[in-house]
Amino acid sequence: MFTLSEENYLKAIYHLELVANSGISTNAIANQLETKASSVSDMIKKLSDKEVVIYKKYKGVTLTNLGKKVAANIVRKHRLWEVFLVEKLNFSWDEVHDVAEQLEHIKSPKLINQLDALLGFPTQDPHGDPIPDKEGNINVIEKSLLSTLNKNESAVCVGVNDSSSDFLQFLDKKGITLGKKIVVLEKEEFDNSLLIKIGTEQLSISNKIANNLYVQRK
Amino acid sequence: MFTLSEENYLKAIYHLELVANSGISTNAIANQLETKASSVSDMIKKLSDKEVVIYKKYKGVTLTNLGKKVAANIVRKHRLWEVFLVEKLNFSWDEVHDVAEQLEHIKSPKLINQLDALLGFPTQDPHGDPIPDKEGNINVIEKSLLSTLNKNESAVCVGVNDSSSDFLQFLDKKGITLGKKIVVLEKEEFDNSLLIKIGTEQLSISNKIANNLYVQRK
DNA sequence: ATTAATTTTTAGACTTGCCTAAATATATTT
DNA sequence: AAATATATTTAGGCAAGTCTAAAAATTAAT
Ligand SMILES: [Mn+2]
Ligand SMILES: [Mn+2]
Ligand SMILES: [Mn+2]
Ligand SMILES: [Mn+2]
Repeated sequence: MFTLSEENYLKAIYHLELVANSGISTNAIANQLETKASSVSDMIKKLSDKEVVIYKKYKGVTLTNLGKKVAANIVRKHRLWEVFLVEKLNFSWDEVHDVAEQLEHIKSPKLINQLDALLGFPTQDPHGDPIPDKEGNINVIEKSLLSTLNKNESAVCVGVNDSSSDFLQFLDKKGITLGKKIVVLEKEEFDNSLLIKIGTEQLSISNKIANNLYVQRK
Repeated sequence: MFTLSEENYLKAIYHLELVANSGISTNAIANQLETKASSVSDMIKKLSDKEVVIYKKYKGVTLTNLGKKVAANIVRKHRLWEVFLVEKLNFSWDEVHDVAEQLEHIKSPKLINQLDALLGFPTQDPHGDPIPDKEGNINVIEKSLLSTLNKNESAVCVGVNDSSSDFLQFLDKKGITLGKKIVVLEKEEFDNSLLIKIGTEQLSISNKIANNLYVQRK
């Protein structure tokens, strides 16, 4: 069994491993968890003793298969709870993360299985992120950043890169929600901003925004 | 804001105050929480500093109005989650307590308000215990122990005194559920056992059982 | 009213998880 | 290849929460 803190470390390493390919550095973890490198060094030793990470001093850390499974299960719980909050309790997608951070640590296999069933076995959370299955496998769907589209290409919104409340509320304000179709009308060379059509609206989108919105090419 | 441990102490004192009238003793709290008296002494000082209990050395402890409100809110959350687990996730009434012990500490007013609404604003939990409202008020319903009934009296099951898994499973096995009507056919002087009619069945009930089942006289 | 038993508090220690500051190892420049 | 900069670990300390053992207060018994 793992403590709340251990679970948060495992989850952080899991998320970092999805984008990095080499071992995860102490600093990277400290940064992700908003803690200090020395605290990370301490915790890594405990995780190594519990055989959820492989650790060579100064060489960074890697999840073992067990570690991956434990971490994926926490992510699974986090995302299922997010779906629950949106689908059953009328939360909006920018309100769910902090509550899910708490709920993901509740220990009860039956609870999470029944929740999964209640929600109809969803495969994605409200931000378009995949929900790992019980074994920790995720169904990777092909997606691209909106910023990689060229003029006249069209696509469907499928996810966000930045799940901050600010960004999500911005998208709400602009009427950009998952599932909506986007067409790139213009691409400005100077600042890489885009003129897009979304629904019946035309919108100017800065490069910063386009770099945080995932789409699926059509 | 209160830590998980502080919340558990407040809840324990709250439950003890419902049956005791004098100040709650250190030992009583230690016993309730399965901890040591010395740990309780330590914690009581912290709770006193936070003005949720009134404490005079060696004289036991009493919840302040703030303390009562905080404690009632934890009980409210515990019982709402129990209803959720039974009503929405198909848990049986003997499986919910341990999970609710975890869920009661989740901090999100919106979560609990929306959960309340999803469940249709229930007033009782699966064990027949009252759910405090947002201000911490509980609606005390009149109820008696089955053991206090006399021959030929009839009543309806409304709650349990012992919520242990063992007792609840025993009730399930005997087909005794909340809402069922009971008629006392015989009362044995020798051992205070009862012969009851419940539904179409006749059952012999020991005094120990009758002392742990609440009914409402009809 | 003493003495004995029980309850409660205090003293000191331990674990977890975190921190700062210092030491050491690795990486980058010159 | 040295020197410098950066990253990581170690050393020592702190707060929360718990424990055992000892001291002090309260309660019960003689
Ligand atoms: Mn999230
Ligand atoms: Mn999410
Ligand atoms: Mn309960
Ligand atoms: Mn209950």
